[in-house]
Amino acid sequence: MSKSQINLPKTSFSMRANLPTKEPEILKLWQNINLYDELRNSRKGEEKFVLHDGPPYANGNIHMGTALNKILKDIIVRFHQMDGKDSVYVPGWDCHGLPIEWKIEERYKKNKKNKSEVPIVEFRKECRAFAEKWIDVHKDQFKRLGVVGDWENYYSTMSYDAEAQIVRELGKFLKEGSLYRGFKPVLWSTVEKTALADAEVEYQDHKSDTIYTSFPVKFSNIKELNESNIIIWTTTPWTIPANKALAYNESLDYLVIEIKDNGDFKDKRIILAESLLESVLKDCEIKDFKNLKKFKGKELKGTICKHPFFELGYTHEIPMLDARFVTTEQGTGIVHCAPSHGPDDFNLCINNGIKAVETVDGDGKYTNNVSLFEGIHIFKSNPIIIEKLKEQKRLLANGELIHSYPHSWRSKAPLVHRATPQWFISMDSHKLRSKALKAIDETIFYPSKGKERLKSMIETRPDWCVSRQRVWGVPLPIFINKKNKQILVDDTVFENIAQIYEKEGSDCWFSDDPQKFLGNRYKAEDYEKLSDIVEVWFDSGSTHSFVLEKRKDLKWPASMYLEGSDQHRGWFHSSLLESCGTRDRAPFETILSHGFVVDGKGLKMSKSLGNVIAPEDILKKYGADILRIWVASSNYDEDLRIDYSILDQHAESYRKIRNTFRYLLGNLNDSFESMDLSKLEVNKLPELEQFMLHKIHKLNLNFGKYFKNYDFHNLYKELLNFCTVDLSAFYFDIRKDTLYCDPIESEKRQSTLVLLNIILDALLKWFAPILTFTTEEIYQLISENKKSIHLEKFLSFPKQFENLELSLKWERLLKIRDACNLSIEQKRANKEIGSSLEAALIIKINEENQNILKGIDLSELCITSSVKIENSDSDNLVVETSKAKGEKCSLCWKIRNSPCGRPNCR
RNA sequence: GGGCCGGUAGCUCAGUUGGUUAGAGCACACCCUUGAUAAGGGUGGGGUCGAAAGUUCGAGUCUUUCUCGGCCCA
Repeated sequence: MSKSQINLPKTSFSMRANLPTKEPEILKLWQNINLYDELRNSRKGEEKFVLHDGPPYANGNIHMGTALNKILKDIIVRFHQMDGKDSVYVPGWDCHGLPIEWKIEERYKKNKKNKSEVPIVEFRKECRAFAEKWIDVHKDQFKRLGVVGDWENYYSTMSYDAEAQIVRELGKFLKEGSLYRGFKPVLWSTVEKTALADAEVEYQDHKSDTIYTSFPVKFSNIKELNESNIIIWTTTPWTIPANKALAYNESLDYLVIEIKDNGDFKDKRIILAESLLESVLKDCEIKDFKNLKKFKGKELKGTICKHPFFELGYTHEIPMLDARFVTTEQGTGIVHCAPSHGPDDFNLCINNGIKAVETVDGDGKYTNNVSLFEGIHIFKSNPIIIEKLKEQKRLLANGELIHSYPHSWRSKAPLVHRATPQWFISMDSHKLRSKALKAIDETIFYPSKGKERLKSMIETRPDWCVSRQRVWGVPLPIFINKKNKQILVDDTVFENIAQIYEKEGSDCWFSDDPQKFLGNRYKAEDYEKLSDIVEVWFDSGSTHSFVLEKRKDLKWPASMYLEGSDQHRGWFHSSLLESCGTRDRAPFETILSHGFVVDGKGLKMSKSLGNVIAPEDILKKYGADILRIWVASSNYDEDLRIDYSILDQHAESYRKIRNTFRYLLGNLNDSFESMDLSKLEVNKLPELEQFMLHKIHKLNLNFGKYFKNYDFHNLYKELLNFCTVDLSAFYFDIRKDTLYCDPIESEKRQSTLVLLNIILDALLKWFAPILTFTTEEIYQLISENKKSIHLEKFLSFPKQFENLELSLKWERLLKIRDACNLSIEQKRANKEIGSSLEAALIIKINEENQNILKGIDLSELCITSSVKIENSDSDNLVVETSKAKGEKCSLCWKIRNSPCGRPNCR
């Protein structure tokens, strides 16, 4: 007798993974074999699955949210690839826009360089270089996560062909007529004569003139309001001529009071919010008054007022509108609205069909839209307005207030909100809204709640403002006829511009002779060339046109768009509108949205909380496969929690999976034989093996179901449970005896090896989309001449693996096994026995139930030295455990009365 | 401030149209094993289902309010 007769597992697959160093080696392998090209070649002509990448902004290192997004995309792309489809992934980047402009400006500030002295083209070149640099950084970071894609031929919104196509797309809206010129307030510096972004604004104390003025009520549903006066308070008297509406809050209480003091307002009724009565009385020095009525704000609905300058020709009606932004912090509880001079005002008015107009020009002077005051500078007009209000007996009080006010970060000059010419895509003129809503209905959403979210946004959103007064972006391809102010709409001009951009990019718009773009049919001197750029959401909303439609390896529409749930207002939204406007349908068939990454307690990550984890930290400590497990096992319908204790647990699960593979490889001695599953003679296998095949078949069905619904956390859980419950604690444990102690050629051992081969094959493929690195490591070990696990397909299991009857029987056997374990455990706790092989069982069971034990070796199932079955009258099963008598066979460790008779043990 | 979404063991997740004692895996504790060994097996403890009120014979599941958190908007 010698130990050499025992077949112990042997493998070069290490127990410790050491992923942080091993993964980069596998990345090199993939690069060496050109995995991406191989993937494409392997599925030539197959049905395409195109997950169209939502372009991240090329700025700064990736964070957990980006990592989650890319890994989730990669998992899905790989699932479809292994499902047999041609699953193409082309990564992209969003490059234009403010954040990069700021970065370059910051650099200028540091170097004491003045932006206005730098030619636009030079500035744009620096922006471009900046974006290019970050694309390279991102690329490496994404690859490190194990993301497979066409990294060599990525797309970007600043590529020449993208810029050209964006022009063509805008041309479609212009031609249709849904792109129109309107006005919208932006923060404006009258000193620099330019618009400013929020980040360019500094808040400083500023002294403003304040006024309380009155708007006579023209009509109201409340009897007492007729012939009364609405009172408002404002710190910008110069906006009074631009007033178009008054805002109240329907949940506030209001009062009608009659002033008794001598003066302009003697015996006049005024309306104000109840809770602001005292401060108004004080500010306006009202001593004597009569309280006439109290009413709810909502009763103001439908009230129409007259402008304070009604008698001076301001005859337009002033409607009262409900607005939540009206508070009782200060003022009168009713707010004057000039849509040309405030974002709140603008939004409220536009939602009620009141458009902003250009009331103030770039220098800060009233335009001819403002009668009486045209040509006056707004910063000099307050005293004039106040004087006029007094004249009209509309001024209750005026004063001064020092408050925090926006100023330009460059000139330090106070800023104003000024309606400037902007370009809008109408939601309704050409039925864009209804087209988009229909497209939403035709889209499948994962999770389904995304549908309502996007729908409610589209239902209520105002027209899409696509112009920005910036420089780093695609120039709006618009010429305006100097004489008749008409927009030039001509396909040949748009196409000419697009072709120029294709060759040299869009920088030339700012530097070259406008005649170059107009071609021969128009004269440059007849036209004004716009210098606005296209807002970046239009850029990324057009990716479907210059990526999906243009590339031969892709298809339009995309099979899926997948982003964080914030993109319902972002990329999902803009892509939907752009595509519905130009192609009458969504550019995607399905949308998958995921939640946000939060810390272990569910709080968002922030520097101040100190709970930020960077992907880099995780890669260094655990490796990408652990991070990928975290993605796969988390429910992306909601926010995804992460911290080191959560990662530790996933790392623990990973070890279990890794050891499952190690057991398989060890017993197969690192050699794998692929077999034709359909030719397997299932009936000739032992029942235990048949039972396992049934389980594998069933698991595979569930696998398919979960995959179809992109329900990865349940899929992963089921795979993990299979490894721990069905394999490690059951099948592997039982079959160790056969594998170690039975003769190599014995039928039982051979059957076990057949199963181990099938299990290894199945597990490798099931896990490959998630554990991209580890499955590759194993694949390289067992299939030397083949290239990559990722070129394989999922196994399909023949129907004959299914055996419901057998499975029901074995589920009952498992219950008996549980009872045996319980009985053994009692003896173990009493210190009567240690290992289960030291146990001899007596099972008392009634005759009827004995049937299922026929042909079953329970000692094998329970890993004991013996099991004796005895008749019982009771329906209840009773298990008695005693210490096995005899000697322990030194090879198979079973305890026998006589020398062990097994072939290898003799 | 408004809209939407969410809160089930320490953790990741199940929980059908309301219906026995709310489940699984991991983690934890104890025991066993030392031929998967920085592994493996067995047994076990652990939950006021975010809180309160309501509807109901019966609520993790339905309603309302509150609270905490997230996204979007202002």
